[in-house]
Amino acid sequence: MPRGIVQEKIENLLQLAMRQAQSKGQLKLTLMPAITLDAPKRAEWGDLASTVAMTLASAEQRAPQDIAQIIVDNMAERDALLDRVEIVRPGFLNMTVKQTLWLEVLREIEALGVRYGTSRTGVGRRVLIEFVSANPTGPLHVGHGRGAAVGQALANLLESAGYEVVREYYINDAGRQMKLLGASVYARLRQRRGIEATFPEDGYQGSYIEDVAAEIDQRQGASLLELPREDAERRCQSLAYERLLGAIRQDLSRFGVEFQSWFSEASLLQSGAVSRVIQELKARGLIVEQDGALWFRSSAYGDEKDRVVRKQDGDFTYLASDIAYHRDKLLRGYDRLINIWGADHHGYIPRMQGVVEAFGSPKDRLRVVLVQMVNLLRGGHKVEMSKRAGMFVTLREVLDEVGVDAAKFYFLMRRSDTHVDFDLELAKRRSSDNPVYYVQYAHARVSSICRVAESRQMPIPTTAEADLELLQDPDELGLIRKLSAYPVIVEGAVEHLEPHRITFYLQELAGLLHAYYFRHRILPPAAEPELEGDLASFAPLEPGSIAGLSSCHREVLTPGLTGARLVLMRQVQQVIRNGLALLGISAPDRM
RNA sequence: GCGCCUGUAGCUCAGUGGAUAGAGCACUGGCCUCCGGAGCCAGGGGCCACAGGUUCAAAUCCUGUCAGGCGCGCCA
Repeated sequence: MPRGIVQEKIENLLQLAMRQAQSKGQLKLTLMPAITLDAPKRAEWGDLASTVAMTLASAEQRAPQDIAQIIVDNMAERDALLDRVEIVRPGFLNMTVKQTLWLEVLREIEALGVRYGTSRTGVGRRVLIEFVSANPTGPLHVGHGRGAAVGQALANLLESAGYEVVREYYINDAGRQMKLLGASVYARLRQRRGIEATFPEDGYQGSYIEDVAAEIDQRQGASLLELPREDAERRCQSLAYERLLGAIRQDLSRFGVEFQSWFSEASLLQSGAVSRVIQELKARGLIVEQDGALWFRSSAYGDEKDRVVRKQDGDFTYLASDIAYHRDKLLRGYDRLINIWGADHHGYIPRMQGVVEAFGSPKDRLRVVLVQMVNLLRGGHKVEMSKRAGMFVTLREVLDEVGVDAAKFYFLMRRSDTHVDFDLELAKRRSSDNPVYYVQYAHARVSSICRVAESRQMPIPTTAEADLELLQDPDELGLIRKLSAYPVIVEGAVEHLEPHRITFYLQELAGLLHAYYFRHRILPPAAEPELEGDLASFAPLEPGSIAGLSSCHREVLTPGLTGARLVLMRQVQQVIRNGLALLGISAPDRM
């Protein structure tokens, strides 16, 4: 099921052939190689190609061509599955799969529906995926949006592979940044009242601070100003925190990103978990005192140097919290931890993996997916951003402007560790320039065809009812081949934690669908409906004068062919829907 | 200075050892009597940064060089 039915059968065929050759003494097969099946780039190379013979060559001490020939000779069910096998130059094994086998793909998609593309590789394993985790000191900006889109898509991918997934947001609600938040709001509050106030040097400049101050002022400004400064700042901090975290939750929810767990850093400090974990590591000699500070010996785990966990002044650093946090994650019993971080934190990975190792887990139990910065453009010109100065484009503004689906697709269109240019003008364009609409339109187009079919009292047959063998055209087999690759694509995206593979696949599939639609008719022309049942009404159109189209339009469209094509369209639509669902993007029936 | 990431078409990027390196945008030229033109077809465009190596096979792996980004706090 993970590989798709055709690949599975062909793999099996090769596997059995090699075993048989081994038992006959024709191959040694000291170790069984993984069988790779690729879709060749050129049509004359068949449907599926394998390179096993070449990878075996050195171990077997034989020419790749000979090995390929041996494999072919030992294929038991060859004629049942393949139309043609060819051995080409260095040792490629090019296979043309029987049409009847390809048709199995359509039956499989119909049978599995939304489960087509899912697998069971992660069944019984629990994974915690931590993402966004932006400080609650301001609104989410575009960069967070990318992290949210990637995290959500990865969570969906892992779930589709059978993992039990928990999405978690780590709230940095302790430490200096929060104090600064309180002080910034307090200063703005006083300024509103015309009282002199010194704005903190590194304070938060954004206008949202003034909004928060205004709200607090309205509700309890007077009583607050009577408090001693420290108390008032603390009060401002907690009120601002609630307000800002609430806004973050709202934005994420609107973006379609849901978390099962919100984990507070402050709770770790309050419960004493941080000091306990530091004591424990100290007892084990993994934390040592030097120059009046405490150091985690991360260099013992491959980090460049040791890192401070408690400063001379007695305060814990963020690393101390993070150690306790990741300890907590491990204690909760997850088989895998995935963190999604901004790429500027890459230097932090070795020490965190060191932490994981220090607690007795292999370091790769923690995998960090880095997300690069988003370059925001408007009509080709860069939009400058600076968080410190409070100048940045918020995620909310982007969603207002381009919409949720377009934003997600853009964030997921590139490998996450490369910079991405996000052009607002381009993203909101509703045309072929915009790949989101291209893919969604393919889905809507099938819906539209089905609507028309229904309105003409033409029920869409099931795979069992339709005469699928009528699907002989290369364009049709091309579509089916693409559909059969979907589970393989998903599997790769899961294994490498790369959701962009899905967006590329969907664009290709949509491209094939649009081209097919343009070249072939699915429903008979609407004209002269009174000729129903008469084959003449489906007669070929006049060969058009349009170059390149005449041959396609000349095909004879029978009711049976219409039925088979409707089935094919339905399955394409299903796969587009499944893929978009993985990305968290809607699949509209109308646009 | 050290470490990590990146260098592929004019631009933005796919391509995790396989065949003649691909897509979108942009550019040029075509296609709506008909199931949705938010679409389709065709064309030009490349020293895969550079130089060595590994092997049947390298954009892909290794080494070095060059260029860009990021990181190297008792900040988060």
